[in-house]
Amino acid sequence: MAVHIRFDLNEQLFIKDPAESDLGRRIIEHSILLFNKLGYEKFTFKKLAIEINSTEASVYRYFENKHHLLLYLVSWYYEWINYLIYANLINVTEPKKRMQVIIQNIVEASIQNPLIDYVNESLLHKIVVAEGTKAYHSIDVDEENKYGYFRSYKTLVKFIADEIGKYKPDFSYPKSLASNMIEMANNQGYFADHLPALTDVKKGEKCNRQLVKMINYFVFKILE
Amino acid sequence: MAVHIRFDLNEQLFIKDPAESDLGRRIIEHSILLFNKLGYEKFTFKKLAIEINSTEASVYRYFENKHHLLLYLVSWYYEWINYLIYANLINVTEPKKRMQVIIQNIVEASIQNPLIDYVNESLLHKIVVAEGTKAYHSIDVDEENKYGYFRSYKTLVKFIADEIGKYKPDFSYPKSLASNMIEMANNQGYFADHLPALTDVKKGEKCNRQLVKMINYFVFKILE
DNA sequence: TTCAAATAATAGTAATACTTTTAAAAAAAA
DNA sequence: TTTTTTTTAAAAGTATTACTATTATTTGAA
Repeated sequence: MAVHIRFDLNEQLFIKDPAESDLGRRIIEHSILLFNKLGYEKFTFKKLAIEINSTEASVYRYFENKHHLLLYLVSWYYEWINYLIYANLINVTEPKKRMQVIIQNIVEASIQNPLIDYVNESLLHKIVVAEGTKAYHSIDVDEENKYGYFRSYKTLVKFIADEIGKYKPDFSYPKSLASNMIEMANNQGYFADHLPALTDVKKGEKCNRQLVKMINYFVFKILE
Repeated sequence: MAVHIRFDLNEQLFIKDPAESDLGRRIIEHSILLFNKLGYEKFTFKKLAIEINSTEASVYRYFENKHHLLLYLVSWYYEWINYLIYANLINVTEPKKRMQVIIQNIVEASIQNPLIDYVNESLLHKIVVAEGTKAYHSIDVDEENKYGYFRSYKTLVKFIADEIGKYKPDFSYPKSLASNMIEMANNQGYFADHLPALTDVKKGEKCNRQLVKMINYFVFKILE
């Protein structure tokens, strides 16, 4: 059975919906590959166009610029996490267990079943870890926030904050803990890979398991 | 009495030491102003050169490119925090009180006495909060780490981790808690200003006080 | 089949991120 | 003080980036 999902991303993130055409889907697919290969700074629409045997001008018909493309990918990622968490929480009622499922999904999203053929979720996760903060660390953050460009991330934070509220109703910092859980998962994973002096998590296959364990430890200490 | 301090930054961060010439100091002073005004992406050496009545080529004699300039500024900032913490911990012996001083300094660094006339520490703090993660979120992070470009940040994390070790010797995650304290202070402050849905800290004059209180709460809950 | 939309191909512009050369000015050494 | 070296300013130049515009061709829906 194939499950068909279409995330409702903010329509101002793109000029023409990339999910709706073959070229659009190739843009998404190969931008994920190329962002991973080159990093955000060295990625250009020209190079992407060459990869997909198309032209710069055609790519520009889908996205205003590479910043918008990054915003699209990051939003897609958080929509996907929202979906995964939602799906994995069905039938889980105990608040503590629900928090554990959330942490698991934030960290290990990449090893879940891929959902959409043209999106390599594992590589997308790497992009979010390595480049994700660039989406909102921009001089135009306030204006972009007005346009709702960060809605998917905010939705996830709100959801987690509400779960924290269920677990401990009198807790004073649900939103901060929620956003810090996500940021910490991303950061500490990145540090394990690239700046090991900044983390106790060791690089390798069990990296994610350590991360899950650590974030669980932190979160339940704070909430106890 | 004037106190003269000269931070020993990694010499590979610059081509020619900006602290040692008038033009160099003007480059630092105005790059802090211009990064604040334009943000990292729109900042260029050309625009900086115009501000300081010099030329692009002259700026290039000090820094390889704007990424290195950002690395220099971020390193300078963390050297400064290291210094402030060191100075404010003299005569503080109780481990808990020492942790509190550290948290205070991470968050409120900007309101301490300015140290060097050509560095606006308050604006520099804003740059670190808004653009600091771009220093190490780069495709060249591994190579740059080998060159020791992140030494100042790592020194600070190591210092805090050691203090955590003094406070609670059997704690499993001293480095992760230390780096998360810094990242959290920066992030949550940025969110309060720009993405309030992601934090419980309210914007305004008491923002830093709330931040200090919250981070104290988190840290001592985790370490209790 | 026709008509509209999407794409490819091509070209072009302004700005960016540099490098190079030369000359003038300033600092250091003799 | 003069000479030498270093630093800076001025000017010009290049490759790449980040776009925009135009036109021809292809594709897909009515």
